[in-house]
Amino acid sequence: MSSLNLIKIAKMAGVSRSTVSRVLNDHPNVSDVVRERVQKIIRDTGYQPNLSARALRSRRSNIIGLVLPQTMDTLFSDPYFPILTQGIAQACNQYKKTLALFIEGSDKDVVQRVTQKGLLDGFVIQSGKLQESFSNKLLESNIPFVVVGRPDIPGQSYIDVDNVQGAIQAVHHLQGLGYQKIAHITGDMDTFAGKDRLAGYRQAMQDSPLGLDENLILEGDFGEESAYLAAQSLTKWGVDAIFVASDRMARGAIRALSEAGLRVPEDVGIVGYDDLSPAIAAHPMMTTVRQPVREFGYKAVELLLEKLEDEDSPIRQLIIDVELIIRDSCGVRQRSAKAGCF
Amino acid sequence: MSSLNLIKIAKMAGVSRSTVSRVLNDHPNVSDVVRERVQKIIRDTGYQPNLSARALRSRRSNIIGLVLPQTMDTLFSDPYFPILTQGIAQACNQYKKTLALFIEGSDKDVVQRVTQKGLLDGFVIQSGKLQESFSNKLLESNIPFVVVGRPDIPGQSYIDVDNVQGAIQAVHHLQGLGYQKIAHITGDMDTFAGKDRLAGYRQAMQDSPLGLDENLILEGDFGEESAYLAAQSLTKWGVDAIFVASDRMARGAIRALSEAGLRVPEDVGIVGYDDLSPAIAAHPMMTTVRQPVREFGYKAVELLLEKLEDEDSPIRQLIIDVELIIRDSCGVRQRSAKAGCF
DNA sequence: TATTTTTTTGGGATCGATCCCAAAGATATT
DNA sequence: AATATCTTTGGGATCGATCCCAAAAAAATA
Repeated sequence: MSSLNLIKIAKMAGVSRSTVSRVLNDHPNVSDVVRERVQKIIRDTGYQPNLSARALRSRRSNIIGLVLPQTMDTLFSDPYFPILTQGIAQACNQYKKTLALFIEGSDKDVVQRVTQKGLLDGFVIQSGKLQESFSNKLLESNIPFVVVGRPDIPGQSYIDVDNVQGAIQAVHHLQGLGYQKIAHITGDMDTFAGKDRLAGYRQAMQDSPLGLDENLILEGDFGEESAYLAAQSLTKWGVDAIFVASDRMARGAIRALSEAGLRVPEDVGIVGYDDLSPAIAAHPMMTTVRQPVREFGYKAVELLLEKLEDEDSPIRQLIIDVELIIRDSCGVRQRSAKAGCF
Repeated sequence: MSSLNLIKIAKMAGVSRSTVSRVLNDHPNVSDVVRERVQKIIRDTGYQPNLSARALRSRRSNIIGLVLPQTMDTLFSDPYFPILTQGIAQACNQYKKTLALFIEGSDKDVVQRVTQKGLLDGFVIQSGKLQESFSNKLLESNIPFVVVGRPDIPGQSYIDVDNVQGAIQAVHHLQGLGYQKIAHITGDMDTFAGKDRLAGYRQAMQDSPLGLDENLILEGDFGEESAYLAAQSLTKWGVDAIFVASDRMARGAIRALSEAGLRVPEDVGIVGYDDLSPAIAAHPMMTTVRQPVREFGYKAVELLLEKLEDEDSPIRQLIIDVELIIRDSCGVRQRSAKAGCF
């Protein structure tokens, strides 16, 4: 079972290694006759170049990493990560890269393994909780990377949604429908996403005649249970709408409300955040701020590849627009508000 | 920025390449003095061996693949896959392997990329829909692999749960509680998991005085919506219990029932399958057949590594026990049945 | 002390590709 | 026809480690 290699293919085709290599890599300087002959032999024998050898010599492994922070304990129960992963995988397929996944290790471990020499060409990293040291070590390694979400140290290429704007849109929508007492259940306050959505809520409330009431802000952690508990205590305050920092949390909130005998959206309007299928499927259909997470992942890879092509390509910061998707979990008041009944 | 390599470390330590290599690989034949001296230099310089070079020479990339079949359209909306992935990632960390993920490509693409020479040492593949040609091509490649779930061609190492037994346990439980008209919403009938759970249901019903009524079997596809629709039509038959082939589907079924004014478990008892957190979290807490999915993933990697260690290790088939987890979505009839009220 | 055995060390060959330069061949220009 | 230019081809050197064998050093035995 002697393994097939360049030299053998070259001999079979009666050409040199170099020529076979050129055919493999689509170099233009090969005559058509020779190219065809070599390609036929490659097809017939089923030869595939050895990727380790190629990686060693060319200093390109064609493997890119996806680093998901361990500190996210909602890691895979939240549909966000699987869908992000899908987008990234899709792009990797498209661009013929292999995707390596790094999760489930201590930070130190992960840093060490991601920065191993000769393994990755670059990586995409999901910004998680705020922890500067982590990124610093990654920076030192000199491996190109792109951050999904806002990075904790400046000067990095990243891709993000405008969480502040998204939250403002959500709250404005509720305000426009005539809701009077609009609460907010926050995400994890150790993340930019959580902080920014809260900031958007604050701004939208302050700028409206309703004004901002800090008592209507309850802290969650992106987990369903945290929102369930928060919503329970909100029932006592007599709120008539809640902007919840994620769809998954919104489900928890709706559960708490319905257990308290409150209907959505008749008694309480809900707007969520994410627009990822599993969380919005159930009834009532969720009004939510759409993050195109799959596209995110895809674009993040494209950003990374751009960086790999050209070492000194400028640092890019891509902010993706969000979109409010109006469904059933709010909106019943629309007519009422217009009719001026409240 | 001349990169650090073995030779430079060797020179700094005043020894040969070989000795440094031996230190790196924990070969016993290095004197303690020299070993310490070399290790210190490695630590001080932060040197890391180049993995491509190592892989080329040693024919071990220390990368293992995880192949998830594209045909599963419920791919990442079902918590099964993320959690399986977590288990596998955990094992990879433990054993210092890099995990490469293969999803989202056409079968042909995936086969080609997984079997590239010099990339993977082996892989774990989730058995998906039944499609023989797929596996045959993988077999030809001579790369060791382990199947999660039942493989579609015999003679492979695999790890699986006993879906038939699990289904029997679930149905027996419902029978024992006194339910009279027990229906089944199946999973995807193109998968072994779906087929075997149905087989278990059939067997359990046949072996009981209740007998088997094929009209009470409705086909689903592991998607929440399919179960929602199936449950809707079951309400017409007046069933008092449903064994649903997955928790996620069970949620859909419960939704349909409650919309039809039926309470769970008071009017209809439900048993699900999987016991994965997101699906069972909501109320009522789901009675379900527990598959230790994370452990699966972990064990699959261990099985694979065993195979890599020893080329002619025997083919192993690991069947994991399932466990019925009794919660709130069934059980109310227990007293009634004993009291003979029905 | 001389000899055998064991431990430790060094360096050539190798894994399988790509890079790079020079030579050969083909084509264009004067 | 001679020269200049462009295209195509071949082969040596190289990427950075490990493998393997032989030499040197140390330890054990006679």
